[in-house]
Amino acid sequence: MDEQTHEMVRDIIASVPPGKVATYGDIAAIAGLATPRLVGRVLREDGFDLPWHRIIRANGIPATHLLTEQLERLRTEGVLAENYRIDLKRYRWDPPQD
DNA sequence: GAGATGACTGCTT
DNA sequence: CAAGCAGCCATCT
Repeated sequence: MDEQTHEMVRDIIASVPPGKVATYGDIAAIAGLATPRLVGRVLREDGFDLPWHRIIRANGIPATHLLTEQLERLRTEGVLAENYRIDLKRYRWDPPQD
């Protein structure tokens, strides 16, 4: 297993600033993962220590089972959602193009 | 080793 | 705008 990749994913997620959100695809792309599903897997395993509430789907809606939870947490960070949908054009994290 | 599942995405109807 | 379908990788049964 690429422990390093796994670690990078966590690092990237931890790098997302408050008031901003990132999509699974973004995290996967930055981490060099071939599919966003792996991001979800990492979050399920080690997401407890990470701002997982800042990771949302490409359509601006959080993961189904955490939908309300994430929206509530995001709201406290200044990320307001409309009709369970977050305005990506407005809140999407601007990743470091290192 | 084959089949199903999941914190997903993009394209086509 | 909503629903369906295929591609994707790792893990579980």
